[in-house]
Parts: sequence; structure tokens; C-alpha cells
Amino acid sequence: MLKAVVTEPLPAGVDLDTAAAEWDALLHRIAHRPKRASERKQDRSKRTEQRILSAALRVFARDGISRSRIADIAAEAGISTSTLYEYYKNKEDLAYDLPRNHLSNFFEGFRLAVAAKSSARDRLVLYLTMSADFAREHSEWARLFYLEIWPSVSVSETDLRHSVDDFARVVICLLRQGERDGDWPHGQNWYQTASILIGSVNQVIITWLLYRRPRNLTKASIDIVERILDMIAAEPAAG
Amino acid sequence: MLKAVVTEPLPAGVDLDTAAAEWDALLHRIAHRPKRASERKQDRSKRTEQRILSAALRVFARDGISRSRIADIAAEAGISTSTLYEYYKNKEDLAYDLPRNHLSNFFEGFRLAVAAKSSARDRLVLYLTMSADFAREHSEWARLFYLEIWPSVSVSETDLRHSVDDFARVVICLLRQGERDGDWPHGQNWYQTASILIGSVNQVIITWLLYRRPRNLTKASIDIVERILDMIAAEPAAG
DNA sequence: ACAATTTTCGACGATCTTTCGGATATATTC
DNA sequence: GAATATATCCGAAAGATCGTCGAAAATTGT
Repeated sequence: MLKAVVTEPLPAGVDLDTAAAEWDALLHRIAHRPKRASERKQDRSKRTEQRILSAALRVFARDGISRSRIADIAAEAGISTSTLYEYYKNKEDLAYDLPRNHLSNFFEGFRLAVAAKSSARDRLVLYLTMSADFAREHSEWARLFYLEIWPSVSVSETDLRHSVDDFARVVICLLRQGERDGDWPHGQNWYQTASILIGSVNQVIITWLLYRRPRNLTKASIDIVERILDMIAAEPAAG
Repeated sequence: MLKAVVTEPLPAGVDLDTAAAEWDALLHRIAHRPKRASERKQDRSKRTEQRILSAALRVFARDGISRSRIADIAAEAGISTSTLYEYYKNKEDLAYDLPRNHLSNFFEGFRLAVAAKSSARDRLVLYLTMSADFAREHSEWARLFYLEIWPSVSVSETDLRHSVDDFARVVICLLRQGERDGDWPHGQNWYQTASILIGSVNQVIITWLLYRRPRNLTKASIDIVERILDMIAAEPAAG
């Protein structure tokens, strides 16, 4: 795991080693949120579980969560309805397990890719761009996550909430890094800046999911993130 | 209705009268989207309809749409289940009628309030701030709209979609106004700018709805909108 | 006050969800 | 490799919610 090598004199009152360690810890944590409690013992079951998840994703994306029927998902997975209940308490439980899996994969992918980037700005661009790209590559999952689950009231009562909170936490952490490194001026409200970044990218992703516009989601997300970061870098220092 | 009085020489190729007329027309249209088709004949029915809407809002906000039962809503409204079906085809139909009503009211409120503002910047700040304030004042409705309905797949298949599209249209129109008036530099991608503004404000609203943070939603939305507009005004002109 | 129209409601059938007990498959032990 | 224990699967039936229908009640117009 990369650790920033400090060659310049430390700014007063900031421990870069501690900061780097925090970053590593955050990266590790987000990619390793505990999975669901019940571990299946037999290989057969693990295959069945995968078949259920993949079937559920297809059906949910096609019909929307509320209009999907458990029986359809079970049929699509090639098992009986009652077997499905051996794996998931109910439809909601199933629906909320899907994003957790994928989010873990996304975070793990980012953890590996970000090793090549050293500046906070590059990392931030990578992070937000990757999230848009992940949505484009897994558009069935993204429909489910961005259009049905993320904003839902119930997220706040679920384990999934932690993963969603992690998403914002990464942005905040990188904004602080950039401030320390002088990528943008001191004294801004980083929660507000994070809202702008995350809100803007999500807005682009959601519009793309609903209307397939703009055509090139990857380019659009790079453009919007870089534009915002340019604007932030040009702001007068506050405080 | 206010019409901009032109005292300065017109910039080449721009008809300010036409632009002002378009703005008036847009304002009128958004506040007067046609209501639902079926008109009730008796006064009693109109009261019942209101009781249903108000009961549905409470129940949906409390339980979430998918967990709400038609029977509960009917009981809350003091009518029988089957009577409710006389008014709404099904739960979805009911859920999607609520936002339409409120959005109309919001647009009408904006139409009246914006008459006092003449610059595009002031109008934009007013618009986005009012939308956050409307969410704060009608938080049950806002939970339903922002957390369950707006991002939902099904919006794209409903009448409601027009009202949602109107919301963005107003922002785009005001951004063009501001460009003509020199409030910010020429040549930017206004769809992108609109995504930033709308996405950021929505993000703040959603966070407030879920976690009641930041405490003062009104102030937070003013701050974030003004910060973004300042940044946009400071951008170099693109070409 | 009477007829026509509109609105309400209880009862019922249809659809979907969830549970339960036993049958079948896999793993473990000797 | 047979016996035992455990894990997985399924059919059937119970439970819950949705949505319909015809008759009763309320309202309106004359």
C-alpha cells in the first residue's frame, strides 16, 4: 500500500503521516464492510445465492422493485419461491443486499486504481468519474441504486446506510487533503463543497439513467468534475 | 405582469422583447399544468378528495409508499377502501397525484414572488432558495417527492414528468437570461451549469430530509447557490 | 316529493407474500 | 462406505393486501 513520502518541510500543526494513515484506513474500511450475517455452508448454496442476486437484479431493473414479484425472481433463478425465503427474509431484504455487494466492488476497484494517483485533485476526479463509469457499466444495478434505493427513506434505517455514508466520507477526506496540499484555497466549507460535487455528479448520472442524455456519460462526468474543481481552485481564500 | 423595459441598445441578434415574452409564457405554463381529468360534481366529493390527499400524504410520509396500505389511507381519511378506488385507480396513481398539486402551488408562488426581481441572478437565487424553503415548509410532501418519486423510474412514464422537466427548464431559461445580461461569461454549457445548480441544491435538501442536517436549510441553500453563482461569474469566458 | 345522478360501502374473488413440515441432497464421523 | 447429522429445497396451505361489483345511501334538479 502506498504511503506518501514526505520530502518537504511539514506545515505547522499537520501530521502528514497521520493523514496518510487515515486515508489508507478509510480506503480499507469502505471496501470491506461486513457482508450479511448468515454464511452459507455448501457450495451449492453459494451458487444459488448468486443466481438469486443476478435474477433479482434483472427483474428489479425491468419492473421496478415494487412491481416485481418474488415468484418471478425465483422462477428466473430456477428455484422455488419458498427456497428464496431461505435466503432472504423478504423482498426488501433482497433489494437492499444488491447495492451492498456492488458498492463493495466499486470501492475495491477504486482502492486499486487510486494507488496510481498522488494528488488530491487527481484522486477526486478519479473517484467521481469512476462512480459515473461504474453506473454506466452496471446500468441495471445503477437504475436500482440511484433511482430506487439511494434516496429512499428506508436507507437511513439499514446497514446500507453506512456504505452510502462512506461514499461522501471519501470526498470530504480528499477535499481536506487538497487543502493541506494547496490544491485549493483554505477555509472553505468542505461539506458544502462535497454537496456540490456529489450532487452534480449524481444529477448527471440520474439524468443519463432516465433519458440516456448526455450521450457520453463518462465524458460528461469528467467535464463537470473538472469544471467544478477549476472553479473551486480559483475561489478567493475565505476565513 | 412585468415586462422588461428596454432602455439600452439591443445586443446584436437578440430580441429582448421576445425573450421576456418567452419567460412570461414559461412562468404561466408551469403554474397551470392541467390537473387530473375527472372532475367531481358534488361538493362532498371535493372534500373527500382533499381528505384522501391529506391522509395519503401523512401515511406515505410515515410508512413510505411501498409499505403503505390502501386500507390505512382510507381509514385515515374516514372512508371505506372501495370509496378510495372511486377516486384513484391504484396506489401509484394516488402517490403521483400528490406532487403535481404541490408543484403547481410552488410554481404559482414563485411566479408571484419573482415579479419583484429583475436580474437573472436574483431570480435564480430566489427560485432555488424557494424550492429548498418549500421542502422545509412541506417536509412530509418533500420526503415523498425527493426521496421516493422524483428519482423514480416511473416518473418518466407519467404526466408528472412534465412538471419535473419544467423545474429544470426554468433554470436553463434564467441561465440564458443571465448570459444575455452579462451576469456571467458567454459560451458555457448551460445544461451542465443547470445540473450543478439543481444537483447541489437537491443534494442539500435530501441530506436535510434524511438527517436534518444542516440545521438551517434555508441558509444552507442560499449559501450554496450564491457560492456557485459567484464561481460561475468568475469563470473565464469559453469559446 | 320524486326521479335521476352521483357517491359510498360491505362483501367477495384474485393476486401476491410468507410460513411450515417433510423430502432430498450434502457433509461428517466412524 | 454406511450411518448420522446437517443443510438445502420444495409443495401446499395460510395470511395479507389489492381491486371489483352490485346494492344502498346521499345529493341534485325539477
